[in-house]
Amino acid sequence: MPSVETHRPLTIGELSERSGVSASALHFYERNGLIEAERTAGNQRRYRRDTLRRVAFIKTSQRVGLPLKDIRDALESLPDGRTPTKRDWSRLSSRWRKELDERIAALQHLRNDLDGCIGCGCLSLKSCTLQNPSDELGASGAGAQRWTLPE
Amino acid sequence: MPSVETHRPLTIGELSERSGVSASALHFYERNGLIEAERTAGNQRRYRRDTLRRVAFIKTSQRVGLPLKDIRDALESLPDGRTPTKRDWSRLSSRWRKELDERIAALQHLRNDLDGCIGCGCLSLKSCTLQNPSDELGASGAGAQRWTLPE
DNA sequence: GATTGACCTCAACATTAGTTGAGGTTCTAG
DNA sequence: CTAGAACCTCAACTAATGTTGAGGTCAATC
Repeated sequence: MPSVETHRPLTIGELSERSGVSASALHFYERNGLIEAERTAGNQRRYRRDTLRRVAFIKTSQRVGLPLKDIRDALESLPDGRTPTKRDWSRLSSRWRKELDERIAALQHLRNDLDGCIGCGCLSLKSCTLQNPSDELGASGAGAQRWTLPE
Repeated sequence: MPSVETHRPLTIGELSERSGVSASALHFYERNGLIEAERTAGNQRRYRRDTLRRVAFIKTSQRVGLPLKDIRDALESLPDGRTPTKRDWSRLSSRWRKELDERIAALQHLRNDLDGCIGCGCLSLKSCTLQNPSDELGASGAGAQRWTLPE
């Protein structure tokens, strides 16, 4: 049986220390709908323990380069007000895995291009995929078209 | 033999169109020491053609997630005032390759952790490398550092 | 029951990476 | 030579992601 300790909600200081995220950042996340907290009678925050997992997810996703807005959107697929189940997390995480895989692939592509392009000193934008990594082109309004170089 | 056309320096409009980087961003890069330009008698910018390559490098590096400051530092290893040789670019690019390799490794690590951690629903921060991806906490004052790459 | 560290809110500031606009100048095509 | 497109500078603004500080409250310990 888990001890009572195990279930006690976390203060913001505890969450901050354990997650490595500053209290001010946690406030910020809350203001932006990424995490939430109960309050004590005296108005202090008390976090469910699974918030730690949520914050971990936020940090992880940020490291992958995703903006908080996107992360918040993803987190909205988690249940509100109760601890998510494994199933909840798995669903979310498999979506994220796809992102990760794509980012890894893009980076590898980039590295190979560097070897072949900058590495050889050519960096001929004409043949080089560096500038147009297959994503974004139609959606963009102004800027960033045509990396073909007539050289 | 290259035609005269080939050697004509680029106006900011040309550089902008070919690089896909807005003129205002090019101004910004110049203010921040990432690129430079000659001036005409009438004070208009004229870019050496290799600036295109430089800008390509900047964009590429940014996509990898590097801040302009780091990119500028790297570019400082290129010669000032003359077109870099292949050797110049190669030196720089091999350093970047190392960075890229590290980033790829970190992302892969992250993905594996996701599979093992979030994927299984545990995401136990205690045992999980997600939160402490080998960079350290000792130096940190208060939470939430940006993930800066080792120099 | 006082002290002290942890916590609260709110507003202002910081940094990165630019964009926008006003007001004026230069370049080039006809 | 002149019209209009392209360029110039400078200052102000944007957006994301927080941090810092002032002024006040809460709660755990001596």
